[in-house]
Amino acid sequence: MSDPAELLREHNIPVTAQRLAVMKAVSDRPHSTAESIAEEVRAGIGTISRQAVYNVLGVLSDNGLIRRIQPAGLPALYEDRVGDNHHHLVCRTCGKTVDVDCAVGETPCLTAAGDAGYEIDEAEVIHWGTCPECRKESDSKASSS
Amino acid sequence: MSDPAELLREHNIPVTAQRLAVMKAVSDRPHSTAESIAEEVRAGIGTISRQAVYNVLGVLSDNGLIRRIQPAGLPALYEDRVGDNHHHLVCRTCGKTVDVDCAVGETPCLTAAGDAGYEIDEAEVIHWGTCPECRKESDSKASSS
DNA sequence: TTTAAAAATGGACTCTGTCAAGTATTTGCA
DNA sequence: TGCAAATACTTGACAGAGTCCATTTTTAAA
Ligand SMILES: [Mn+2]
Ligand SMILES: [Mn+2]
Ligand SMILES: [Zn+2]
Ligand SMILES: [Zn+2]
Repeated sequence: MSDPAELLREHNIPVTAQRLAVMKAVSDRPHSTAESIAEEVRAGIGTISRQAVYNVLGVLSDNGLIRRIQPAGLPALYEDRVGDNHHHLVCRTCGKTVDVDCAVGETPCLTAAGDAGYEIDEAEVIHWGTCPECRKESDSKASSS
Repeated sequence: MSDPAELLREHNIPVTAQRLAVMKAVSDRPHSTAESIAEEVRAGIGTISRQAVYNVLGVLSDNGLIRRIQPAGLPALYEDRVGDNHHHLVCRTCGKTVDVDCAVGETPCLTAAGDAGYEIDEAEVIHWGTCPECRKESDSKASSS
């Protein structure tokens, strides 16, 4: 019912080997970059052009089948966990990104106080910090100085 | 008391013509890019290198004198409205960015539900939408088709 | 099977931003 | 005020991420 090819057809997106492979790669490794997706796809179907990866990721994003996250200073990340408006926690040191639910509730910050006439369609929340590994790392450096 | 040069001295940052000019540019046009700041500075003091602009913006950001906003897919924006944790509303079509207060209150979404061991130091909130001008634009296109 | 539309490829190119070496300014101090 | 050391600025090369575009290949409808 919701195998990848079927999903594409439901959205009137022609099924191609590249699209299926990219979908699998995104699903296998959430929060991965276009580059690492390309690598994984190559391991699977042998070859794919960089442009095709970007095109496919763009089409899938536009159709809501995947979600694009763009933390400042890092390349865009992709995941197939969509429709639940979860947020992300990004390590400033190594970039490792994990899912996080918002403490505020179902529609966190979805309403801005005064929309300035804009039609708002998304509230993006990124938490910045230091991951456990990088905290250990910096602690040990601090104590050895 | 809080003229730019004095501000720099208070933070032990050497005062230079470039720094003063960049501060003025950021103050004059909130939410502007490094490039447009460079242009404005050139109109004022004649010349500045791209690198100097980035260096100055970096130093000022590190010292909390200005704030850097990096909306996905757009170059970084700078403003001197700091210390009040306001958010931003960015137009997907033209990139125009405006200030917005968070409806949740003083510390909007600052606490993630479960920090995954990360030490969180900042919550960044960006609202995405379509600005009034771009809405008119797309409306008129839709009705003429 | 044919064919028109759509997608993928390959390669050049753009846009932000950074690095590194050399030159010029700033500032603390004599 | 003048000097020296520390700090900034300039210039030009470089890098990462993503886009553009002309050509070839694939898809899917007839
Ligand atoms: Mn996620
Ligand atoms: Mn602002
Ligand atoms: Zn980390
Ligand atoms: Zn707009």
